Amino acid sequence: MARLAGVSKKTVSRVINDEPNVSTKTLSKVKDIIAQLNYSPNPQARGLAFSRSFLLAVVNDNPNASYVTEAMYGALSQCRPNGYELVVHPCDSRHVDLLDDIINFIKRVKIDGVILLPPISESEELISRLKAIECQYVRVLSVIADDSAHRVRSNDREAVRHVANHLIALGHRDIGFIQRPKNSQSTTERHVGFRETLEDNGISLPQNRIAMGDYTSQSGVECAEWLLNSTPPPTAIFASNDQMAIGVMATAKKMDIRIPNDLTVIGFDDNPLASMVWPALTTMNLHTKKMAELATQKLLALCDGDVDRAADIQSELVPNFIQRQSTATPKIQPLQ
Amino acid sequence: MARLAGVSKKTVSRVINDEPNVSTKTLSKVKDIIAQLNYSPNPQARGLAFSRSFLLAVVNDNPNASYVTEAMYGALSQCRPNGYELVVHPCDSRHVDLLDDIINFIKRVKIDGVILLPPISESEELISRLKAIECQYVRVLSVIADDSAHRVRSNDREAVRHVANHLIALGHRDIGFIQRPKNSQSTTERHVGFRETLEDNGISLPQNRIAMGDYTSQSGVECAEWLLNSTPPPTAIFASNDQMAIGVMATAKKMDIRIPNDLTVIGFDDNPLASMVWPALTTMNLHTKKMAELATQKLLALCDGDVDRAADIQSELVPNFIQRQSTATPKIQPLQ
DNA sequence: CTGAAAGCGCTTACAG
DNA sequence: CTGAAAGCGCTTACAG
Repeated sequence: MARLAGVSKKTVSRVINDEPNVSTKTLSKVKDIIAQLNYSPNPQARGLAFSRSFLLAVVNDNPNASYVTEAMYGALSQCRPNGYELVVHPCDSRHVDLLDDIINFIKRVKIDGVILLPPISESEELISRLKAIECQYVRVLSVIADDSAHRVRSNDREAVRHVANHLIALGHRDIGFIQRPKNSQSTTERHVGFRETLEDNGISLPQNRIAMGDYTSQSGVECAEWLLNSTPPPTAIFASNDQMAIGVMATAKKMDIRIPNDLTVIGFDDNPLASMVWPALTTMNLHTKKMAELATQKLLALCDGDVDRAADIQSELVPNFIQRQSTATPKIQPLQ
Repeated sequence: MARLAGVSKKTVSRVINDEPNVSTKTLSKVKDIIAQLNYSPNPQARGLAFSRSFLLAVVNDNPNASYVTEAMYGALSQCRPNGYELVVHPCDSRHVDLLDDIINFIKRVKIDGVILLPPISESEELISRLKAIECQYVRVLSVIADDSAHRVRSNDREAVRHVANHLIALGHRDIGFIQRPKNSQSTTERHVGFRETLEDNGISLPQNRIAMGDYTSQSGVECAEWLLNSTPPPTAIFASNDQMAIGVMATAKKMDIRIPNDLTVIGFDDNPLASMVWPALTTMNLHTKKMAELATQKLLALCDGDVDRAADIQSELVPNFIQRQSTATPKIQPLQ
């Protein structure tokens, strides 16, 4: 133990926790010894005394592996330098005990704070239960919920306007849209922003141009079959995530519809797949890692009891339009 | 505290840890109170007293998000029911302080044991440093390293024989192979198994049919360009991971080479992408989740000091051949 | 600026 | 079968 080296336990403790009231001389001496012994304090003991665990968790019910991984990396980059570690808690949104499971996990491990990823981050019931057990949280989502200290928002509504404007600028007038059933608010955001922008430009989005997918590529296949079998087919399809867009591309190839010559396809996510498929998929990048970084910074501030600092950290990002090769001017002008 | 309810701290402790010497009556009474209070012991305090953290970690330097996620889910499924939590530690194999970083992490967090994913799991230096700090470990890899208590092996050599046999059965005689430079043993396993099986069937694998990729899809593109620009081009290409195989497919499409009619493509991994691309990619499934589950079971046994139990748990899996749509009989019989 | 005492919530080792 | 004492490695609250 470092205390064999001249000073009391308490003094070492002061040095480790950057507390005041240590003479410069003692400070540097203790720091030397710490470095020399490669000493690191026992986190269990610290946790017990502080009644904090220095553990943060990422809670998510999102099946998209690359989204979750990216978010995790973002969180990790902020945890480590601040003396926190990250525990993962993926869960299944179809499970009936979902919320109980999450709350039990937090209580059992004594997690100091959680980063909530969509879609579970939209659950107001989860939030009130977290408050009840006094667990700090920050939500990553695409709607404005909670105060700015507790959320990082991706402005999907704005993002989707870019998509619509791009399609309009290319000359598309007959556009198909694949959305998810309205059980999540982010879906609504994407739908409303898209429809509004089209309508502002005098383009309608009738019911027979809206297909319901479930964010899997298989559902993209089915939606595309339905949309592309109408006469005439739409000249462009916007899928509200990349996996479905990739399903659309597969269907088009099977039907001998060339992309982008015969059909323009746009996705949403910038999934790593997006640049791998051929032709590479035009999509929106969600800045997932950056979102998670900001969320973690806020959470760290909240764990310090500093709500103001948390609120001051940036709390909104607009996804970026990523132009690749799946979009083009429509070959045949649709009848206007 | 539950002890207000009739018995001493020690008795509660006995109940929680399933220790003997508690009367059935006291036992059920204490269990009742625990359930009633929804009591869960403080993990920091337990950790401190046991001088264990009940924390396991997944350490990996693998850039493949879905591989890591699947492994993580496998590990998680074994941790939770056994009172352990999982901490993640991704790291960068290009970083010079890689090993120092890992060791410091383990010491700082007092991780009880680590699950090592490939390729870092092949590092003997890491293993000896883990032993030096008395950290338990289990390695997930594709070679036979260490004793069976400390490894779960994917028999890639055997797997690759399936691939070769499948190609031969279809009638392919001129086959291209994309491998990674021999800096990892799993690469060697895949190469040797493939070459041997071809040679056993009188088919050679000359230098101009072996391309060097780096497991990214971009490298798959480049390797495919090189292989497909030779005259005549090979009738089949086997890429030693799916990402590169997908790069091959993109190149083929760009060159107007139809898959599988003009070119058969096989990957290795069963990445979630594999079934999404068109045509769906024939590949080998690595049983990643199952591998991680077995590794975690072994690790749990090792943390209990029970090496025999760890050794008895299954320590080898053979990847599964997944036939999809990217393979066919070669159109033109190559000159024999 | 520094330290001795008591406590965080559990356990081990011992006594009954 | 049960419990009182001491300790895990840190901290807080207090005294000097």
